[in-house]
Amino acid sequence: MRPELIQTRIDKIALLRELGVEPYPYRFDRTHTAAEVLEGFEGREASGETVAVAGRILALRPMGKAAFAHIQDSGQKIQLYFKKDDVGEDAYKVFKLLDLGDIIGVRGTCIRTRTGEPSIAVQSFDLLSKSIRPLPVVKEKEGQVFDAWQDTGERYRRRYLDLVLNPETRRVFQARADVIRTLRESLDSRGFLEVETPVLQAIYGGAMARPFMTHHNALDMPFFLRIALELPLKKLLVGGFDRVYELSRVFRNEGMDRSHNPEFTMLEFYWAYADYNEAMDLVETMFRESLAKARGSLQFEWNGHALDFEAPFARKRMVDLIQEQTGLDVLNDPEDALRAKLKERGVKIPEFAERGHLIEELFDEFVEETLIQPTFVTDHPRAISPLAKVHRKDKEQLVERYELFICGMEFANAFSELNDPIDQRQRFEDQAALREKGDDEAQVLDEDFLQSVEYGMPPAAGVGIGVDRLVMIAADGYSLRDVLLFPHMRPEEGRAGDDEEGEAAEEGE
RNA sequence: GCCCCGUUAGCUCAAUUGGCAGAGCAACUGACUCUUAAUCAGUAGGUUCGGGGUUCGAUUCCCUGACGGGGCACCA
Repeated sequence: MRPELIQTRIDKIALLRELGVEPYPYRFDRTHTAAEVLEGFEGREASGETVAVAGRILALRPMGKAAFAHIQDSGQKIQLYFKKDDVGEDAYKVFKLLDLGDIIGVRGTCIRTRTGEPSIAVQSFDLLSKSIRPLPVVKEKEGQVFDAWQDTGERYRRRYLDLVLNPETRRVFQARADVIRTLRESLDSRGFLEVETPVLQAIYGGAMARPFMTHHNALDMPFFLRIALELPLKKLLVGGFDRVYELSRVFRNEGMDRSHNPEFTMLEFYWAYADYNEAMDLVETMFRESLAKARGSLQFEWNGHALDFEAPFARKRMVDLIQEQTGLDVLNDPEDALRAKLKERGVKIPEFAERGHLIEELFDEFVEETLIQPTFVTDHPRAISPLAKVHRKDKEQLVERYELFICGMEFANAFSELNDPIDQRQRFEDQAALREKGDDEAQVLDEDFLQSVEYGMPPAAGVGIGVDRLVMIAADGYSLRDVLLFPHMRPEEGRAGDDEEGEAAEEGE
């Protein structure tokens, strides 16, 4: 940034103060938003009433002793007409010191210009905030945008500019708020209680993932940022909150791409006396409710696919889906056959892999990407589901669990929750054994959680929904970053403290 | 972590085979009392992402680093 571009505007601040104008006043009485003025424009034009609106100047077309401007207020642009004879000579001098990007408030009457554009003929105005850093200039004519500000990285880093300059970005985050509100309403209306549980945890659990670590100074001990909401919420089931949910941020120390951000918003709810079948019905309803609200229809295109949320979501067993794609009977064929199939595809099989892991790999490799329409994949292997209850029909190998897939991406994960404390302890011990063998995502035994289950946890269904991903569908985003206000980016000016960071990263591996 | 592409004025973009780094908008000065990508005249504005190399000469070619995008791997 050349300093003179900023200095010019700072100099104008001094000039304004000399003219008795405070460039950063405390408040402004506005009577209407820009949208409201335009809404009832005919009536206001006829009545000659005075309106007061405020917004950021995005276009200036001065013509000597008169000028047109557009200001933008809450995403709505409206044209202003300034005339020296109307505002007075002194005020017009002040007007001449305004720049693109300044925020002003105006009072005036509603008029249509010669070309018919509804506008405000300004009688008086206040400068509300002087901008000293030049805004990127985006021009527009008849809906066609010129010099659009579209650099993806810049839009993420300086989202505030993206919001000023790109109206569709504003709509994305309105849709996001709509989805989140709808999810809350879905659960609130069914008697679920919203709660908050700790982000900082001495032991992390509830999912297969690597955590972020931090340090508590006073206790001089490490803490983990939670990777899931699961365990504290189940303790609340033990405590007698039969329907609870938390809608909040979790953190996973893994790669970033268009469907992964290190922190993301998760909705988890726990529903006593229900099983995973009922939870499937509810999730299906919640997806319909939130998508209908945001998209206005349940059939639409996303990610290059025509999706149908109107029809009942498919419900298919994981083992059947694998059989359809590979011909393997993964529960009964010899493990070597499963390994061979994976090797064919060049999949690296970890040392510790049991049959359950092989089934998961086969699903990831052969099935996942084929699931375009909303599909509940049910009944996962035990080895990869240490918190889910054994399947009522196949206690040995399977658990009652489902994941919801759309366009090959996971959106929800749910179980009939494991409430048998003896089995739960055994599962944790199995996980510990896997960890010994090198599975660094195996879950850690949480004695405190186990004790709570030992007091008696009601049978329950539990569900986790990836809210950001749902918002991607709702707001027609292509990347998670499109629906996060401030997605994580590397620092712009190189990396500070290279050495330290390098070591910490290696420790985490 | 790997592969591919990109980074030039405040913004959007040019620059032929390696030969003086340009335009529009924004800024500044002036004209203009219904314009709308306002118009007209003029002025100023550059570490061509950083570092190194090849060359008489590098925005351009080579090496290296940073950042961004896309893909792969990992994961939700």
